[in-house]
Amino acid sequence: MSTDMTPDMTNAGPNSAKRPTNRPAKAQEIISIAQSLIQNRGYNGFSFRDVHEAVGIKSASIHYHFPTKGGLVKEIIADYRATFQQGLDEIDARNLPGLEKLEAYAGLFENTLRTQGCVCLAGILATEVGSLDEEVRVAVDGFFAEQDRWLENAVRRGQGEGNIKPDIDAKAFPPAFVSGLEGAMIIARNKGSLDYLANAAAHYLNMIKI
Amino acid sequence: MSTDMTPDMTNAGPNSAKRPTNRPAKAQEIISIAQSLIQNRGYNGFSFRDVHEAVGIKSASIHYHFPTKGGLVKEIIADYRATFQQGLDEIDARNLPGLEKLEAYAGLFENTLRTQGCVCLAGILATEVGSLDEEVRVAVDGFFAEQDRWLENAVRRGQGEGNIKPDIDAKAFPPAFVSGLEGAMIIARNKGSLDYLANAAAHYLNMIKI
DNA sequence: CAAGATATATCTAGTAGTTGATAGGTAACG
DNA sequence: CGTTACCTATCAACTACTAGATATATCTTG
Repeated sequence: MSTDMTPDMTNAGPNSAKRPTNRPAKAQEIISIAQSLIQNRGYNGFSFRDVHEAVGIKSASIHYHFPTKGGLVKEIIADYRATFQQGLDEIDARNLPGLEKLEAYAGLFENTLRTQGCVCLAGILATEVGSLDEEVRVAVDGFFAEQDRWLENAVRRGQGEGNIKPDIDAKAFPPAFVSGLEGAMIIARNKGSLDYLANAAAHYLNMIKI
Repeated sequence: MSTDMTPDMTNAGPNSAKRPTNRPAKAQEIISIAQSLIQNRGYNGFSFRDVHEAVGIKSASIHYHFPTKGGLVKEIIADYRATFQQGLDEIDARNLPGLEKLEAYAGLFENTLRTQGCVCLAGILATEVGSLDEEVRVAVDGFFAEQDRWLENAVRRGQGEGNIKPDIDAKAFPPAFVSGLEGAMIIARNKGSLDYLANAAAHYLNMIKI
């Protein structure tokens, strides 16, 4: 029953296939690598040297593309929000029933952990709020607000369709759901068990479905 | 409705009143300060210099008590587990109904965020698993196993008493509950809103109570 | 009880390595 | 010629950690 989890550092965050921004290729590569490093080791756990080793240009040249580390993180989180939003749009495009939207949403998290072996960028950055610019804190906060908004719509839709319990508070469920996925992701990676996250996600959905 | 959250760095983790170990006073002080620093800035976000500034002895002297940073963290997490267990024992001593035990449990998390303005040590360390010794990873894992065991008993008790729904899976709920509290704690601190955690906790409990 | 040995806890001073960041040079390209 | 994108070389600050001196207790023993 227990699934093995092999970290895969070759590529960055979720849905890294197409990025929403049009940046010089090298700059985009730096963003991807740095994002992956943050999601694996945290903001304070990675250095320009690590990026240099992965990207292949000298650490001084990284400063050409991104003058400061703090500035790099700002662009990474902005990118991440846009990319994640693409993921939500893709789910919307499938025009699923509300409950299945939530399942697909949880699948986004499970997929990141399975394929990249790493944790949500916003979750990681939120733990390091003390080391980061206020601007990053606000961006992370904005990410979670976006999630709540999307999830609230999905819940209401499911309630209208009759596949989600009508007494569920459509405003209160999303933060609890996201919190659970974030926490479960972090604990699952520590355990090395993908199942831990999948089970938690299934549990939340079980409690609201009719 | 929104509660203000002022971080309080003066003292360490939850229930710092009495520690389970008998260590030299200065060593205990270092542990407390370092624990607080980790919970606020992460393992990679604090240095022996930070501890020196807070404790008042030179950073070289800290190495007298704790030769390595990694060793210090091992003692901190061991301490934390013991202290947290004390918190659980105290709840048990009150001989509460199952559901109220779970409420008191969530109160442990809310209290830490309110009085210390910081996040669960195990949650933070779990996000930094890539920078830490396997020994710490195992200890963090052990912490979560302890939580699950205690919570499972509480759920079963509540089900026997008739205040928790009988169809709740007593094995599956605890990890989902802890994940939710951990994630909500991290997001709540980032938002600066104690309510965010309190609402998430209330939501989980609402879904299982009769 | 006094003298000396030992242990404890701190200090100053310094190690080598890492960190983010800068200055200035250079090759390629339009 | 100017821009782009890299390089080498370097910086000061910071990192965990060590060596060795020192003061002050606490034990041991003549």
